[in-house]
Amino acid sequence: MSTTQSPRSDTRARIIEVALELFAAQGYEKTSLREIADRLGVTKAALYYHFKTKDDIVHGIVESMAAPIDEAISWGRDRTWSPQMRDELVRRFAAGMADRAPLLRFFHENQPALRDSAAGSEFKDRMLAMIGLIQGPGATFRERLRATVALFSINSALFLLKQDHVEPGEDCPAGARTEQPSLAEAMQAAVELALEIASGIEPAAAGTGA
Amino acid sequence: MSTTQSPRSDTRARIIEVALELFAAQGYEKTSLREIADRLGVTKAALYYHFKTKDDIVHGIVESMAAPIDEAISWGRDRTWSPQMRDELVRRFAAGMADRAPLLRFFHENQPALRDSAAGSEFKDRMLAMIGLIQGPGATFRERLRATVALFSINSALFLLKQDHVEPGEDCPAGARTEQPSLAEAMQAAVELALEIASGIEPAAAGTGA
Amino acid sequence: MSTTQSPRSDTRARIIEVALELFAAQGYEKTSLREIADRLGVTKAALYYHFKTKDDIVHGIVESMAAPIDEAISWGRDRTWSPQMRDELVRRFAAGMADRAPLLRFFHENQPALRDSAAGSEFKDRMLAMIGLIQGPGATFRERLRATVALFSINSALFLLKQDHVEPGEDCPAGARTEQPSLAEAMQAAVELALEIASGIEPAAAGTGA
Amino acid sequence: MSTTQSPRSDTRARIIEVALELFAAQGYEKTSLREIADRLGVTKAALYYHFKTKDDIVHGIVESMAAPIDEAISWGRDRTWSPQMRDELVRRFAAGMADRAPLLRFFHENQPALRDSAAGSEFKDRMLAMIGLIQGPGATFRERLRATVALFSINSALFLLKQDHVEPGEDCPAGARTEQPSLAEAMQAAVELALEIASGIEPAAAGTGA
DNA sequence: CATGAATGAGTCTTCATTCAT
DNA sequence: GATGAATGAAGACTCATTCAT
Repeated sequence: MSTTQSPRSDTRARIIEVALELFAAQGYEKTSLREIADRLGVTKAALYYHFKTKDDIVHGIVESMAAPIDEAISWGRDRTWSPQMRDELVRRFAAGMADRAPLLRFFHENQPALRDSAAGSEFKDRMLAMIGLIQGPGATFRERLRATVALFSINSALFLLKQDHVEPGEDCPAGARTEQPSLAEAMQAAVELALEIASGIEPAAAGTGA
Repeated sequence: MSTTQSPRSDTRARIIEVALELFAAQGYEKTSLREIADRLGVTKAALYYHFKTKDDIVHGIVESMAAPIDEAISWGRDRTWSPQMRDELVRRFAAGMADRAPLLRFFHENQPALRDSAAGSEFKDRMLAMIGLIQGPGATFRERLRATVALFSINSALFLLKQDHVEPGEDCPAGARTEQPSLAEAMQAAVELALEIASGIEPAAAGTGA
Repeated sequence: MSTTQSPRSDTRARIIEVALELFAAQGYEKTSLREIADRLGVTKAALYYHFKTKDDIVHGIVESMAAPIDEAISWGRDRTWSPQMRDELVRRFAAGMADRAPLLRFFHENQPALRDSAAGSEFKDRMLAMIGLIQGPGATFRERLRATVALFSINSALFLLKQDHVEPGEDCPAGARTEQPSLAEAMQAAVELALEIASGIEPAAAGTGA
Repeated sequence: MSTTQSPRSDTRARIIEVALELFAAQGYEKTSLREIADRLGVTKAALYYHFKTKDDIVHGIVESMAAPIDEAISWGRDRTWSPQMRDELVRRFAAGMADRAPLLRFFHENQPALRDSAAGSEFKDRMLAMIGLIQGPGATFRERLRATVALFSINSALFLLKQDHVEPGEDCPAGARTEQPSLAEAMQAAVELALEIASGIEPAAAGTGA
């Protein structure tokens, strides 16, 4: 169990990196394999050496980046629900996503493209699993909704950050804005809000369990 | 001589209706003009008689469905911020979206496609305007984030509803679920949560006004 | 036989006018009926009230502008060839085209589009007729070539004028240019050159005839 | 290790060949990529492998056929103007075009299509450069016109040849014609006429140089 | 490990034309 | 004397994918 990720090939890793970057920035459908290949200085055919299909690249992305979530999930599976465990799950999710902003954004903004994709489901299933663990056993719809909104608030923070970054030469149209916080500050705020929202979750069956 | 927009042609309205339905269900990029035309029993060229481009159809959709939001916005613009006004805005937004679920979903799930679309911005600008009004003057980033998450929670409720509706013949994969509420119940829950989240907004500059 | 051209309808005349202008400026294929209609503030369907097809508009253009050439041709047909008559034909052609620059340009630059068009042939036939009359009976290929080049030199003058008109903000790339003459001066120069070129025509059968 | 361009692929060259043939025969706009592809027994997409756009094919045509003109131009640039040099330029142009009749015809007859095309300008610029060199320094408009007409007379000869070639089963409509010369004879006649026209060029600033 | 060449299906879009009113 | 609505054919172009080398 060395720290070194076995680099099946450097190119493979670079493909994943560049693909995620482009998918997040422009969307899955709007990003063509040619574009990815060009950025890497290889041919489209080279991509097909490493991945069977475009969708398979998404699979590769998930595989290579979902580790923190998977760990959080299996951590959660081994425990019975409690408010502390609930909060810990929220924190772990946030921590896992903090340096993977593009991943979250990509999956959030490309639902239609990923809907009938095997790889797309892999990630959504993880999200649903997280929601399930956070809401706890025997939760009401209200509680399930809280769990969902709590997780999405992480994403909303990233959305705001992107949104309020006014490009030089643009005017700032609608409504007042706030001073821009750093990514770290934004995540901090998001986690706090998420925990507050989650704090309303207190499922009936919780005490029952163990 | 009613206030109703003169229905220039039935077809135009039907295009908007079918297009939104398909865009929401399968995504903007995955929906071809041929598909829309076929559903309506007309030719692609007929679409081009009514709309200049595919994107212009989106413009038509926004134009024909954003009235409630526009009203909420102009209502909000005429008032100085207060907690009551903040809550009323949340409620009006929810009310306006309740029977327009596909619209919200479409815009939420198709960001990449709409990013460089004029029509797409029209809707996003409205969302940002709502956020701006709800957060009030002189708000902090935390408060802006609350306003955002509050509005998105409406969308999350719709997401959950869709998600948990297990199609016959599918298995129910990850995590526990809850009994399915009706659309009305779900919206009710979403609004309550949204108001709770928004209740943390109490901007510094608010007292100044009155 | 009054001077007043019977205006079958004002619109018809305006269509011809605008169509020629656009055809000359952008080419036949690149000019759509919508464009013509828009310029006139009418619908495409209105064009079809006045003309059977797009090609029929060309027919209308020729019909309404070829009078001077037709007169020159029938004038020439009634005479036996002589150097004076040859020169007179060149002069009449130039005079007829001087205020019809777009017409000449249009036909010169849109050969492919007009090739299999009835209306297109109408004009080309007139050009060939002129060439035939100028070259005289029993001419050699060399003389026929002179006749052709003489007529085309009128067109070349117009080409040069257009070409050398440097738009503000453009740089002047290739080769030295000359000061720009007025349209009248250019035509004057062109006619003189045309006459010089034509002066080499002295067909064998000329004296023989009458 | 010859000077011959390494034939990257046979297909590329064949596309250029067939495209020019069709463009010259039917015009740029009337020739569809499907037509070109069909003739070659490949798919449209294959064309796009070799050329970025339809216009880029024109670029390819120019690039592959303009060598003789380029040589004439750079030959001319290295010399000071003199009547002998002027005549030599005319002869070189004619020689270069003799076996490239379709090229000249294509550019002459498709001005509108090529007007806002980068590739189209490439050729026109060459023509203007030739004109500039032939007219010499300090030329008057009359002399520039002579240079232009001289070059165009080559084209006129080709036009006449095409024109007078009566297809079997057609009638010969307007005006007398001459016996048909061979291509070589026609070019011979055209060059002589071009030289005669050019002989009137004797620019003021010419003597200054030497 | 990767490329060069090609395909087939599909995209959005434009156009000349028609016809009932 | 014209319009509004629509059609059918076609156009240029893009994309994911394949395969021999």
